[in-house]
Amino acid sequence: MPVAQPRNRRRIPCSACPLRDCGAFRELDDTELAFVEEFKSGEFQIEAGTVLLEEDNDSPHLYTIMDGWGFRHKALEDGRRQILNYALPGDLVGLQSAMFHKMEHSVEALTDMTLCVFERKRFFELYTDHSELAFDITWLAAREERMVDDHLLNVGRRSAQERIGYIILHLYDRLERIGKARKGELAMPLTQQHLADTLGLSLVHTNRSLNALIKSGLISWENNVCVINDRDKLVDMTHYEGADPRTLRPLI
Amino acid sequence: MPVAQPRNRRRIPCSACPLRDCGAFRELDDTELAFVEEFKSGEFQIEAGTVLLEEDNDSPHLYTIMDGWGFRHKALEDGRRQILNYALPGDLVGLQSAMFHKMEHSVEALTDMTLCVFERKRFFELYTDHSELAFDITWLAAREERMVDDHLLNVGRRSAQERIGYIILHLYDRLERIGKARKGELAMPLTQQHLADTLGLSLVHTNRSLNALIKSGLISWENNVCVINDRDKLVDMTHYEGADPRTLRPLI
DNA sequence: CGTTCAATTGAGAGCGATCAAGTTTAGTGG
DNA sequence: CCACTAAACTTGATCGCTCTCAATTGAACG
Repeated sequence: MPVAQPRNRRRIPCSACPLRDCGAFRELDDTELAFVEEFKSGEFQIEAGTVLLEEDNDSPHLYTIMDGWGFRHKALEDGRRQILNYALPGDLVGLQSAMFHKMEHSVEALTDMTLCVFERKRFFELYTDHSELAFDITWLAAREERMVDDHLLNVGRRSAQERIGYIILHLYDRLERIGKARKGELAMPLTQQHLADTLGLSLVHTNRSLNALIKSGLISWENNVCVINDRDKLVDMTHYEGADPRTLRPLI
Repeated sequence: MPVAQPRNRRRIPCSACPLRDCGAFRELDDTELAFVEEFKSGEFQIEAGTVLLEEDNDSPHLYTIMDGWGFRHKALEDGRRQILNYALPGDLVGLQSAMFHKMEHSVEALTDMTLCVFERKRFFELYTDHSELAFDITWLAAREERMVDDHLLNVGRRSAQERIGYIILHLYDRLERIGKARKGELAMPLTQQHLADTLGLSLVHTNRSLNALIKSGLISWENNVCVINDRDKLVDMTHYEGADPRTLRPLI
């Protein structure tokens, strides 16, 4: 699959962005909103499986996810792959190539995705003209790092079942915060291979551990829908510590 | 060990900072240097073992490491600990508390350290008055995330011996870049317990794997000095991919 | 010369990997 | 709507890497 090239599409004004209504994002003032609106160079839709950004490449674009799931990953030469994190609506992807002029990981669409496109060559304007937004970018970078920190603890120090429980809680909370999940139910586009590559486990062992977790009753997982049946016990079992759900985050 | 509180000490002007001469950092112009000089509220020395920043706390300070090693880590309630990354001279620590008003990990001194102290409450001035420096902060945040990405791949997908080889190459390259290591030789303040907690392994297995690696001849490790005897073979064996050694990074 | 911390070694168990079939589900084209 | 195909999921069996428990050795220090 070749790396996707953005083409312009119909365009939703940032002031009418459907994401802004879910209560998870901080309000932008008029000048900020006008800047983002003008900074945004278009929209872009890609299909599940498309490679959005590729390791070692230098992308001229940054993206904010309006809809759909992606994942960041990197691989060893012999094919062993590690998924680093998932990219969900409201997340910014491609910041690395804006900083280093080179991607150190790939980003692939897990579902069909709708993206807002920004030009890297105009990225620095944001720093000169809108210090609040510049601060927001740093905030987002720090948030991403915090999530990877948590995943590293997960992979390094939790058992297989704990890892699975943890990642389910993590994804659920992120999606619930933006109104894409509720009542403990979560549409899960992941295959078990994705899970395995996220958790540093083999496919076979992931399958067995997941089924053991299901049999224990704490969660269900059928037809790509995952249900958290007993959140308290799952939190306890996995030693999960979610982020403060009240903090507002920036959306650019 | 209580969390360290900064006290002022004798003070090296930023323009005469010994770190700036090693050729790894980008040059600041006069106004930037003047700002950093004035932003810096003091210096601070701590002993090995001191906790500099503690998980869940909100620190009023940020630090740049002038000398010594620290490490970032977080732990599960039952004591299992994961070291997330090492903090070396030139690195900024405490950005998380500046962003989130709360640390999600701890930072501990591995050796005696000398730190430059900055006040978080003045941090935003950097964004309003010096967009280049603001960009630099984001750059540093992205760099830190990239390192954690690499560590996650390491812990998730490499074998024990590969993990050890990888982390040695990683630390060596970072230190060589700032003139703190050369000729394949590296002063290593880590205990095997630190190594184990970095690599997601048990202490016993770390010991056996390290000794196997030493026996293979690729490295030596005696009296806290680690020597890379055959870099090419070690790079090959670990599938190591270092960062571009020519890129200059910011120093704030 | 105890004390303490780090490194080492042995033994046994088990978690998770690998190899190898199957089975179920989903997608495609006739 | 059914046959065909590919992808995803399961299951069994076996291997071995890594963990845990338990001692012991070595080095540093007052």
